[in-house]
Amino acid sequence: MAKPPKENSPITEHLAYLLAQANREINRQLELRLSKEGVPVEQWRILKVLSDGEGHSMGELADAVLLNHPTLTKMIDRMVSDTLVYRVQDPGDRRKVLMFISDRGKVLCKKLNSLAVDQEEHILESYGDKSTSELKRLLESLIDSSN
Amino acid sequence: MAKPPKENSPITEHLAYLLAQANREINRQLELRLSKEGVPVEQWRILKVLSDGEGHSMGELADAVLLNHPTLTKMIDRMVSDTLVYRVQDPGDRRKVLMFISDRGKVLCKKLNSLAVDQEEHILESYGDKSTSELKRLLESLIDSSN
DNA sequence: TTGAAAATATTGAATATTCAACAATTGAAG
DNA sequence: CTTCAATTGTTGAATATTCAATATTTTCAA
Repeated sequence: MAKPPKENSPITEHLAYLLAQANREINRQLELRLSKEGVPVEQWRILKVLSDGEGHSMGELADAVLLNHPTLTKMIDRMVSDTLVYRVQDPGDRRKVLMFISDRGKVLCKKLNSLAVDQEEHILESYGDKSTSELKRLLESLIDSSN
Repeated sequence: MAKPPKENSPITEHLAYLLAQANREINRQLELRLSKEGVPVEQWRILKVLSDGEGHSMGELADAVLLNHPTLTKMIDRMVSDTLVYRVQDPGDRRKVLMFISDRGKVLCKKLNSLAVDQEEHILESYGDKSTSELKRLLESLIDSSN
């Protein structure tokens, strides 16, 4: 029983499509929760990365939160206006800017974290503990193998 | 050995983040291949869905290719200009528009399909046959459980 | 030491996406 | 039938993202 040639396979069977679909759905759910605090997913990611208290450069941040540089710059501008984060010039390399989370940012981040945990728990419930950790494992390994 | 509380877990452990990261990477690779024909991923998806020769309404298409309605309308406008697809008013329900793929669209779609197959084969090589099909299975089931 | 190349972040213009309002058609209740 | 709500698709204004160009600082070779 030969498989049909891939060229004719429906779009829904492509890995790229399944990833896009799953990402869209999970993201939509998360967005919905975070919107309780009026914060987009990307800002939560930024706050979470910065909440280690260390200073992170823009380039580092852009990689970590999956945004390209100009988009990040403009989002950080907004977050600075909202006094959630602040910029400090890196004394060791003055090309760089180090980003820090403010106290207000920390408070917000905590609230957001618990909203996000809500979601993860909801997924665990409907999707199962085992499937979830297996899926995470496979995704990590896919990401690894792509570099 | 208790797990740490989720609130302190790094962003990289969240399912939502892993999905975003994997999606970004796979999409980037696919984009790179399709750019050989100068076509964005979404247009390939549209062509692929329409290549069954049936007419599909805008709403149906929007769902299938993961775009919201106004974005799809504008992308279809471009594709109509490029004579890859065309609009026909649905005779049975005149609110609807049925989209069809043109001959030119079919030719392009074939080329794109083989570029996409290239990518899937590349993934199979570096990531493995077994992991790939297991990942697809888990993604499908995650999507199912989210509805 | 100097000067060219690389790295880092930002800006502004061009492009794309989204939100809300709209127009057209259909469905369905009274 | 008639009217009013729901469905479908598009439009325009507001918003966001991206690309290319820029400014600044650092690195490093000559």
